[in-house]
Amino acid sequence: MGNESGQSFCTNAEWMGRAHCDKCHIRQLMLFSELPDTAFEHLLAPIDHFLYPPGSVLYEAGTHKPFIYSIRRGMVKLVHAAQDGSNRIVRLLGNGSAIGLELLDGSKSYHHTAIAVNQVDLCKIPVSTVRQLESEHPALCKHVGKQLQDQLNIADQWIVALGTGAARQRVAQLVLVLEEFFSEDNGAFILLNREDMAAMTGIAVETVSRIVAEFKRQKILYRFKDNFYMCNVAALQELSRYG
Amino acid sequence: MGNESGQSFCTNAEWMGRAHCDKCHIRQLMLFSELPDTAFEHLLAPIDHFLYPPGSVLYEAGTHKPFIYSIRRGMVKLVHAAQDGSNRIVRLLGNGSAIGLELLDGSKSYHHTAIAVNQVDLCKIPVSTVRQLESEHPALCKHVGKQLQDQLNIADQWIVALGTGAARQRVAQLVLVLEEFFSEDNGAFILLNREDMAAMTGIAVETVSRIVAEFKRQKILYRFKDNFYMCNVAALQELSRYG
DNA sequence: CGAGGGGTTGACGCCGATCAAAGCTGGTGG
DNA sequence: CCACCAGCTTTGATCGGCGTCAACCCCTCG
Repeated sequence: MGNESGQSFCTNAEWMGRAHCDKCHIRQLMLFSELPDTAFEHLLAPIDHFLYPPGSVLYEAGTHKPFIYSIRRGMVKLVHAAQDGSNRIVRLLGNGSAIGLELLDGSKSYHHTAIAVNQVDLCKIPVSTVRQLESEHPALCKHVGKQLQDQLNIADQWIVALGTGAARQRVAQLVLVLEEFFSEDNGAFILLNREDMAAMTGIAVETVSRIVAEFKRQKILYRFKDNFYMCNVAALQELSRYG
Repeated sequence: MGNESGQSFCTNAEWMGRAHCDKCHIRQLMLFSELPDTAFEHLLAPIDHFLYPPGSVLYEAGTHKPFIYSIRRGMVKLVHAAQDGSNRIVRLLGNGSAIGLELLDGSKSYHHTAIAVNQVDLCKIPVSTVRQLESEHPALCKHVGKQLQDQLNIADQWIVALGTGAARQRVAQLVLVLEEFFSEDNGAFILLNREDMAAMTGIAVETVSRIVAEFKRQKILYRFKDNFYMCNVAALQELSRYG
């Protein structure tokens, strides 16, 4: 079952301690950007900071723990499990994204299962804390809205790019997404395993493998180091359009 | 080009006059639910009320008029036009939904083209008015967030239900969506034309037609009156799962 | 060294895209 | 009132892409 095999790790998640939002060096990227430092002085419930290994299940669809999560670093996949046992990856989120926001809208449970794709560094924020901060600082509401709008844009792109066209076009689009949103400073990105790529595009694993292997042979996609890859963006854009 | 042929109507849109939000009988369904009546006394820019015939283009992707829209009654499709000329319908929205919200998040232009599917009754709200109301009534921010969360849920459902599985499963899911979200009091719903159904599911028009015709022969789907249809929900749910 | 998990490749058959043509239906004009 | 037309729907025939089953390779780990 792919990365889910790491599920046993989730109890081993390394607790990094209480978060110090007022001293957070990446706060401008996060949900609490623009809140004043003083906003965090009298929180009723603590914000904790965790490091999860790849494959960890952050939460499961249908369950209800009163936390949302803000991703500091790493990739998280939101998975929908169909009744026939197959999985579909609905969204892939990275640095600065917040997940579990459906709880703020009154949903009693998470809508998806959230799984760490690589090592994930995140803050776990009690819903009650968000509500407290929202009431004291209405600006936070807008940032939640911005998160939702961003995710809506991603979902729309998913429908258009990964849900349409021939298999080769979809895989090309997927690689472009990885390159654009998940590459490191050097432009290299982690190539997901074939099962995850299949679950994102709605294509059979073998077909994905064939196409990826073809891209590698054509040098459109090539290993940079370890599991990091680089790609020929122009060639992939051409493929994603015409095939 | 299907309903887009009605594009010429858009200049004929019937202006129904200034909206009277304080007297609106369906405000509890709309964006401005829970705002006090007094909120609308000193608006800088007016809210107008329109009636659009089927096929009207409400706005086009990439353009930027400073308005969002709140749908009082009717169905609107959000369309993404691919560079190869094909269209993909990204979302179908109905009574109580707001569209064009991306403008509130700072987007310079609409992300999709919005087209009336049937007769659409809506309010056209200047962005400046929303901002004014938001600053005076922070609660409005939450309602915008709720709209976004709703649309995100719809987009996720779209990915899972209409972007996955065999053609027959997708068409079954689509009919169920129409039945669930767009049926009248009597349980009958408008069956979209085949081209729109194809653009929603990513299937060829002929294949959709074959499957719909098959459903009709099996009496799983039958005409109620005019273009209104009814369906056997249980049978379609079975089909949507196993095929 | 063997076991196991992922990735790659081959063979085959079916689903669905495509091209083509024939019903249907509602609207228009004689 | 009927003939005609245009657009949509339905159906047929054909073919290629991709899902499926299966084997094999490669790498890691015990």
